[in-house]
This record gives sequence, C-alpha cells and structure tokens, in this order.
Amino acid sequence: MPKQNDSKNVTPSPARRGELLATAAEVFAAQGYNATTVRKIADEAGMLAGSLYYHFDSKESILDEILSTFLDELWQGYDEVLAAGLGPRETIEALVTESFREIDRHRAAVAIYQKESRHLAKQERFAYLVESQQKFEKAWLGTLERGVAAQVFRSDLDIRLTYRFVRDTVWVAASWYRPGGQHSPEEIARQYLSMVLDGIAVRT
Amino acid sequence: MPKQNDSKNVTPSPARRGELLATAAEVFAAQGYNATTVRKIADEAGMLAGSLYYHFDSKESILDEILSTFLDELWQGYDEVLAAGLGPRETIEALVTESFREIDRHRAAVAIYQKESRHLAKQERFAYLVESQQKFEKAWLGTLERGVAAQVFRSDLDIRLTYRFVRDTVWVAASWYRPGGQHSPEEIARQYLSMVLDGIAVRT
Amino acid sequence: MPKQNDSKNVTPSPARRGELLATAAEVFAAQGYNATTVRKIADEAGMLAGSLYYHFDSKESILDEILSTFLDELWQGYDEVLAAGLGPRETIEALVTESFREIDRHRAAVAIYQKESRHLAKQERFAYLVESQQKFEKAWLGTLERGVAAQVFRSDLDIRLTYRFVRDTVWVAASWYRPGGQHSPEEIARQYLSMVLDGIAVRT
Amino acid sequence: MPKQNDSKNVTPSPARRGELLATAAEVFAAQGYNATTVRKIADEAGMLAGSLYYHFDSKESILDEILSTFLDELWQGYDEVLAAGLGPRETIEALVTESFREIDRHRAAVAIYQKESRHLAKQERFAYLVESQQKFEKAWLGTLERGVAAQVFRSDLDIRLTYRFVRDTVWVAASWYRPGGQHSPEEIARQYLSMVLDGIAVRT
DNA sequence: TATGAATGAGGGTTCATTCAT
DNA sequence: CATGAATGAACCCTCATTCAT
Repeated sequence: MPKQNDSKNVTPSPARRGELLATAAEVFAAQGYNATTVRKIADEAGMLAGSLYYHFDSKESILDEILSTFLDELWQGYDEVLAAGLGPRETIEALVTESFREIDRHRAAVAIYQKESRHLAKQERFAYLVESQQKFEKAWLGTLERGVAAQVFRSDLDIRLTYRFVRDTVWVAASWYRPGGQHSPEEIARQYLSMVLDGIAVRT
Repeated sequence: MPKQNDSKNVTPSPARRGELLATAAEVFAAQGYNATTVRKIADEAGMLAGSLYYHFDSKESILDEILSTFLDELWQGYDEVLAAGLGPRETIEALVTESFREIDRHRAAVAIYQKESRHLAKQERFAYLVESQQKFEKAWLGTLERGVAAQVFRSDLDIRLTYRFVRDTVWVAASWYRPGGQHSPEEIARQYLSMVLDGIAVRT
Repeated sequence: MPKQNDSKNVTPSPARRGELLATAAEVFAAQGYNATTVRKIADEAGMLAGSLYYHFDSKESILDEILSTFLDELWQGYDEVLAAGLGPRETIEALVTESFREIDRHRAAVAIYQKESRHLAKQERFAYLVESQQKFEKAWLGTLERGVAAQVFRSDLDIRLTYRFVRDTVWVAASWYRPGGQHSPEEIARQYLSMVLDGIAVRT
Repeated sequence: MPKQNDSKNVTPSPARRGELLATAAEVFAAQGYNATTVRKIADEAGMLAGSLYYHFDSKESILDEILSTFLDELWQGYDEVLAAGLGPRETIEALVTESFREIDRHRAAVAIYQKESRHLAKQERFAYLVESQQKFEKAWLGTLERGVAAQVFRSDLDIRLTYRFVRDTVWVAASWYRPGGQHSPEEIARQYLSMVLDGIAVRT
C-alpha cells in the first residue's frame, strides 16, 4: 500500500528557506544591509545566529538570493509585457503597472535594491545587477524613444531626463508603499500614470 | 566691532573642518554611512583615523553636522520662497527650483539624507530630521491643497499620492545628479516642472 | 565458556566502526586533527556529521580509539621482541623492522601520533601516550646502553642524542611512506638499519 | 642645534613587530597553528586580540611572515655553502651544520614548518614552501648523487631513501632541541654527522 | 595638529554536538 | 542507523574610539 500523498510535509526545507529569506529581506529593508546583524535576522526568525548558516552560506548569499529572486520575477513580468507588441504608450502603462505589482509582491526586496544596488554592483558577485539595470534602461528608454518618434510623447524634453523621471518616480514608491494599504497596486499605477502622462496641473 | 583675533587658537581652523566635512560627505554618499569606516575618511583626507578625533567628537557627529548644515541652508531657501506670498503653482515652481539648487550645492548631503534619514530619525540626536520632514510635508502638501482649491491643480488625484510623487521625483535626482553636468539646476528644474505639471504625453 | 551472543544489538556493527575509524584516521593524518572537521569525516564516510555520533561519543574519542588501537598493536609487537632475549644489535634490528611493519599497517595513526602526541599528552585522557613514550624510551635507550656496554655500539656518542637519532629516523618515515610502494617495510628497515648502523659514507 | 642621533629609539616599530612574531612563533610551535587562537598570542604579548591587527593583516599573515623569514635566512646560509665549491662530503657536512645553526636560531619556525608545511603548501599563498622544498631536494639529493659518483658515499643504498633519511634526521631535531642546552648546534651537528656518515655500530 | 599604538565591543562565521523524527 | 535542523561556544577579524607623545 503506497503512502498517500497528503498535503502536509510537501516542502521539506524550501519552505523554511523561503520564510528565512522573507524575514531577512524585511530586516534588511528596515535597517539597511550593513546595519543589519545576522543575529538580528536570527532573532526575528526565532533561532540563533549560527543556525542561519545551516541554510545559507553567508549573510551576503542571503542578500544575493533575495535580490536575484526578485529580479528574476521582475523580468518574467517585464519580458511578457515587452513581447506583447504594444504601442509605446500602452507599453509604458503596462510596465508601470507591472512595476507596482512587483513592489506589492517584493516590497522589501525593492527597497533593498534601491538602497544597496549601486555599491553592490561593484562586486563581481552582483554583476547581474548591472546587467539588469542595462536591460532595464534599454527597455524603458527604447519605449520612450519609440513614443517620441510616434509623437505620443513630447519631443521637447531631454529624453534621458524623462527616463530618469519615470523610472525613479515609480520605484521610489517602494520606500513608502505598504501592502494592504488604501490603494491597490493597480490603482496606484493608474494614478501615477495619470500624473506622469498628463501632469498634475489643470488643463487650460 | 569684529572679534579680536587673539593669539590662542581657540577654534581650530574652521576651513580644515569644512574640507573634512566635504570629504566625509562624499564618502558617506558613495558608500553609505554604515559601510564607511572612519579610516576611509581619514585616508581620503590624508591623515590617520585617530587624527579625525581632534576635529570631531565622533563619526556620528560628522554625519550630524553634514545633515544639519544642509537642512539649515535648505530651509533658508524654502522659508524665503514660502514667505514670498506666491500663488500655489508659482510656489511649487519656486520650491522645485530651489530644491535642485540645493541638490547642486549639497549633492552628497542630499544623497546621504535620502539613504539614511529614515532609520536615523529614530535616534534622539537626529530628531530634527523628523521635524524637518514634517515642516517639509506641511509646506508642500499645503501648497498642493491650495492649488487644488484654486483649481490650478487637478482634483481627481489622491493628494497624498501627488505629494509623494512630486517630492520623490525631485529628490531622487540627487542619486544621479553630477554638478557641472550638461544641464544647470535651473534647466533641470524647468524640465522636471514641465513634466510634473503637464505630463510627458503629447496633448491631444 | 564463551560469552553468549544475545539477541540484542549491544555493540552496533564493529565492522562499520572499523571503517569509520580508518576513514577518520586518513583524514586526520592528511589535514591534522584540529583542522579536520567532523563533517569532513562524515562526508568521506558518506553520511552526515550528526550520524557519526551514533557510533562515537565525540571527535576526541575517535582520535583516542585510533591512537590507542595503534599503540596496543605496536606494543604487542615490541613486547614480543623484547621478550625474545636477543642481543642489543639484534634487538635494535628487530625493533626497527617491527616499527616499519607498524608504519605499514597504521600509517595514518603513526602520522597522527607524530603530529599530535606532544600536545595531546597534556590531557588526562591521553595520559597513556606519556606512559607509552616512557616505556618506549626505556626499551630503546636501554638496548642502546646494553649495546654500548657490550661494545657493539660506539661509546663516543652522546647516548641520548643517539637515541633520538634512531627513534626519529624511523618514525618520521611515516610522513612520506605510502603502503604498496616500491619497497616493502622489511626492505626499508634493512636499508635504514644499514645506514644507522654503518653510516652512509664509504668505509676507508 | 640638531638633535643628537642617540642610540635610543632607533627602531620605531619593526622591533615590536619582531617581538610579536617571535611570541607568535613560540605559541604556534607549542600548540600547533590551528589550535592557537589569536587571543592566546595576544595574551602572551600582553595585549588584546584586536590589537594584533594593527601590526598584522591576519593570523595567516603572521604565520606567513614567520615561515618566509625563516626560509629566507635558511637559503642565505645554504646558498653560501652551495656556492663554496666544496666536495660532496664537505658540502653535506656544511649543510648539516648550517641546518643545526638555523634550528638554533629559528627553533619555533622550524617546528612550525615541520608540522604545517605539508598542508599549507596546498594554498596559493604558501606556494613558496613548495619551491623551497624543491630547491632543497635538488641541493641535497644532488650532493648525495655527486658523492655516490665520487665514491665517497655508498652506492648500495636507494638514493631517495638516503636523502629522506638525512633530511628528516636533521630537521626533526627541532622538535626536541632547546637553545642554550648542553650541546651547541655545532656539537650536535658534529655528532649527527658522525652517526649519519659512519653509523652507530662499532667498526669491526 | 597629527601620529602610533592600543582598547573593547561586537560582527560574521565555524563547528562539535544534540535530538526529535 | 541515519537525517535535518538547531544549539552555543568560540574564533578571527573590524572598527570607532582613546590617549600619550
């Protein structure tokens, strides 16, 4: 008689790993990576500092896994959008919406990314941050350029300034966004897009 | 009647102090406060770590002085703008312009402020960060509300979302801004205002 | 009347124990006792670190068992030689030969003994190392003295220097000896004895 | 009036370094490198563990400096001997004598070398140990071969066995040698050479 | 003013060991 | 018998800070 494949104990260890990663991400986001002690993470997870090393190689590898997991998921979403063959305006709208969804799902990871990616990128281990950032720039800047050419976006603005404006505008939201708040990610995206595309001034 | 320059060196060279603060700010901005060692600052300044303690009480007091100096100057500018009795739109324009000027003058301090202020604010010593932030919110949010009431700003947007949008949009620029670049602070302000007020989409 | 082999597994598989001891000895010899982690031994044995504790009380008890087993066998051989009533030269020859045989059989244990016995001897638990060493010195030094008295060994040499010379000469071989090499233990013993007794210089 | 160049304070820091290295070497030799804590060294030197890092980069770099300093001096002596153009027997005599002098001067370093060099040699950083050992083998083995060819050394012995015999015989002495003991290095060398060259048996 | 040397608190990490399953 | 997970002590090392010179 074969053992019944019941729903319990399906995940022997990845589950614990995931929990620990979530806990760590939360602490990193709140206090900054450097200011976070491995003991603090362990405390938060209800274990001793040394025990973390059963699951992870190092503090850095925890950070690595948090960031790479986030970026993997982000690019899954982005790639889908970019492959959909939408017009420039619709692409921007979809990217912004997708971004807010990612912020909703990976708030901590995004916050960490914002704060740490710049100096992390110098390290070999985090070279993928640079790659990702380049791909990111290509996707957004390219779309904006297409939009200017198609005359759906203004041509009187410095395009790189515009790129930074849109990019920052979206991602900094991670610093104040709290999941389960008043607005859904989609609603926030809608309003942000409205501001970015049409401005906050009343049309005269 | 100017103070007599007596023969005893009571205040050790404020010029050197200023240089050291600038150096420290630069390093803090580049590497993050926690990741910056006092020794790195000293290296950069061409002295030994211990020697810094002749000039400053502690690493924290260096940070303190950088941030408070910046905020003092910022509020000097802001207060002038707010006291000028301009209309809401003109006030926003002036605040944004003033902000980019401050970024130009205190790039490093602004970058540090962006990265560290949140968790610094928890400490007694940096209580002024909270005060400043409250004053800041009052000034901007108030102006936006005045603008909505005066029908110069859109009323269909969540006002707090708008506030965050405008606020972040301006200050994150410190993360990429390099003084002496292609655009002057005023030109950047102009383009940013144009985007924020009128949007990046072509009007139809 | 032999002990009854009762049905309960009081001593869990001595064969497995032996394998584990051999594995451990090999690793200790290669890396040094302190530098060897219990996990490394377990890896080598194809199990997890914790599982070793089913077989042994502690890392130290593994070492203990390796060394005491080796010394037991060594003294079995030595005692036989010493009880045979040979002349001093023949006794030295027999001891050296027996020593190389032990090196052949317990290379790892001998290497461990060489490297670790000195500081191990300080511990109560390893007091038997001191005893053994004293017995050892008595046997060898005594034989040498008998030989000097009997005028088969030179009398113009410091006897303790000679003792150390012969002793070290033999046992250090464990550091390079590999079982199954070019020379059998007996052949190595023969050549060593030839050098020790007659020197490496051509007789003039 | 220029400062007089008095004899005090000539060595501002290298002296301290040297003391610390000597202390560390002593502890390493007594307890083994791995079993020695950095704290123990500091204790012995009358300072706190952290203070050692003002003088050295790491525990490993202390070991490195101890070993490389020793080897540098050793090879100075050896090279002089090898360059002297002596006959094989005289070369061996000179090398052995020089070796005991080095043991006298660097007892701790030699003991460490004996115990740790094998597994240290695997690390990139200690690659010079391998080089040194190869040079060493070349010098000794070459001299022995010259001696066999010149018929001053026996030809009926396995030459590599002879090499190991002579090599080990000399260097293991570091494990029991205490400077300032009964015999001078030169006297020990004389007796060792006498045993190695002519054997311990009475000539018949 | 600056240096050289040290302090001491902690931080990341390792590892022998335990124990429920 | 063996695993997976955790413990806790200890270890190497870093760094802000101090202080005599």
